[in-house]
Amino acid sequence: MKPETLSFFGKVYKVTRQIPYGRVTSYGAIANYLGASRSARMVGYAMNGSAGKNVPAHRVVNRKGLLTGKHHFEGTNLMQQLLESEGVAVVDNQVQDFNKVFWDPAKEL
DNA sequence: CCATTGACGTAAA
DNA sequence: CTTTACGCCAATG
Repeated sequence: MKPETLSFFGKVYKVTRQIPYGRVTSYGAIANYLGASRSARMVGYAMNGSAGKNVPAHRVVNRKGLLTGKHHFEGTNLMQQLLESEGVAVVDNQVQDFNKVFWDPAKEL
């Protein structure tokens, strides 16, 4: 067990791993939970480093529920497939019922 | 070492 | 309401 550098990235990884099944969260929500409401970009960048880690980055979307990071996954619709596989409806790279599946760490955690 | 970019978001004009 | 600018911090060139 090794704390992933425990920096901003490490914190992001932790929170991202705690996202429940069938739920999604936004970069800003994570950043806000970490106390960096304006560091949402760092969260996204951290996801970039999450490749190969046990981090469900596919459950993290932008504030609009748009799968902005889907381009970083293997296929072109892998991210959408994963979300739909968990019960999250995704149409046109956008999460449906985003308000329902949205998981806010600052509130639920 | 300096400049540019990046899976975002909020504030201001 | 729409568009523009900035902040955040790390990685990469």
